[in-house]
Amino acid sequence: MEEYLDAIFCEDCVEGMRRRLPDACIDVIVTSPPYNIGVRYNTHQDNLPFDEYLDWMEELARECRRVLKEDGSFFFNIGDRPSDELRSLQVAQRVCRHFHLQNTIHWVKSIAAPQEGVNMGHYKPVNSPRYLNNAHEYIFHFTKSGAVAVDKLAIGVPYQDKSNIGRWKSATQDLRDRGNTWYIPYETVTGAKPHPAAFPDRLPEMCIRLHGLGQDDPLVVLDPFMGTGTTAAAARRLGCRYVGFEMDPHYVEIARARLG
Amino acid sequence: MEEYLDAIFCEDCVEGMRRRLPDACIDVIVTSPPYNIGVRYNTHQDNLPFDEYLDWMEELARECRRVLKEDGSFFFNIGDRPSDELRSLQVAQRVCRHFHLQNTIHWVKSIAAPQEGVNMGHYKPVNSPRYLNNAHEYIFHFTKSGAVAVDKLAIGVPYQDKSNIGRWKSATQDLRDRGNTWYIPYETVTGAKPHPAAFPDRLPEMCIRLHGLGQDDPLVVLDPFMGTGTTAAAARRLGCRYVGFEMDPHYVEIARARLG
DNA sequence: TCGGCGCTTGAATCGACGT
DNA sequence: AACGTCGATTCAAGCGCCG
Repeated sequence: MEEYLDAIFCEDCVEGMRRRLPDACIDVIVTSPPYNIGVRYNTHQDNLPFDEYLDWMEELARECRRVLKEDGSFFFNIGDRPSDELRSLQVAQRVCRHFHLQNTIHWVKSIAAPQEGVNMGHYKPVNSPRYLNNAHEYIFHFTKSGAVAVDKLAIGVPYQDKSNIGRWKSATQDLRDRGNTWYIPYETVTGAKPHPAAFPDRLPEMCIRLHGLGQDDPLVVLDPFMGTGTTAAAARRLGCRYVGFEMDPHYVEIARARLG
Repeated sequence: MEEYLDAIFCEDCVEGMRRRLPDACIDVIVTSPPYNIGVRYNTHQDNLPFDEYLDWMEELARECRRVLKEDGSFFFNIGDRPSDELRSLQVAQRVCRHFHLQNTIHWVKSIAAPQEGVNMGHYKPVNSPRYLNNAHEYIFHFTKSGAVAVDKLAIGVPYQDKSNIGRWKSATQDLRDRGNTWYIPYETVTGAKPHPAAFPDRLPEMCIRLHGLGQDDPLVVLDPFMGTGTTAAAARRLGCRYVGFEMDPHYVEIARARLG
């Protein structure tokens, strides 16, 4: 029983979830599906016709809904290419057939405010006279009811106006809501990247902490597109259990080594 | 002839544009239409059924296309309420019936990176256990062709790695592409705000400069929902001509005073 | 044949990182 | 500091297909 805990399965996630996961067993899902923009994965042909991609994402969403607990959170990371910037929103609309979009988080990789002497983050530039560099991706926070309470202060930031500390009964410490704009820089990895599309370690960590770690049993965290195991590693750092699916045996090997 | 230059008309914008503006006379449009989220304007009932609102925005877009030059830019600011975060994207999709979405700019009002000692901007917090504070709005950059060259360095920021200066023929100064995440803080207004939904002065200014000021004749800048004249004031600061429409005579009065 | 459209392929360019 | 490398890059040329 519960053989799926702390396991990574080398198989298709939708099939695997159907076969292995009972209803309502997962607290948090954090994932970044293939963006379907022609990236060459080893095992996955990443250029389906867009309609088929949408159908696939919807099937994934349906299965995620089934395995998620009633007050669970489903964090879905997706970005756009400059030439088609409404694509990720169409995906979100499609997932909304099965979930409520409770929060839209803007992952900001780079931002500058020269007047304030701020110039942070980095990105790979695009060479184009018409497109601005894209320093943004979405993290959609889907829930079943749209009304799941989250732990905003778990990822809080210090007050700017310190006089607010202690002003309300909830303001017991120097922490305020971070808002929905999250600055998370890319980790700089040069040399051969093991996976073309890994997100930073802090991203799943912040998602899990925002959902709330609870006091009782450890959370169970799922990533249907586990890649090299960033989500699972974050889950374990935070004392959670994890489940992962990944088609590519090479990535599975890396993930297992990282966790083992 | 050209009686519309440097004028603000107190009338409905779609009708006014039809009556007064010839084809292809405008270089840049910067506007923030009523969001239709129940803000109480004096003259405008801001809670149409959503379908009718979409129809209205489409009519606006059609008229904007007509008056815009072939290589003109249409900057469309819109934000979301936390409980319906795909709304602005539906509006964008609708406008896409008449325009190409060339860039999606993310207006970030507040962002924090405690590790780097950055904690900037401000917002009106929402008191909710489920919604993060919304510190984000969209600025959609629509064009007729989708291939209008823009002046990215006109709103550039300093290089982080100064060794890149002079490295390529275009890198003649310490300026690089800012990207599509723009930090623009709200101006803090204490006391009664004259307009419930004015954007910061720097917002239209950056849009106009991104489009490019050109070398020859001054640009003509249009704001169909002029409000208290923020866009017109920015246009004039930059040496451009302006045209504005605004239904509310009180706002028109303020705008004219500001420009007169 | 000519020309438009779609897919493929190679060139070019930028900013950050590493040597 | 200078330079080589690399892209969930874009862009335009080139080719085949079809009307």
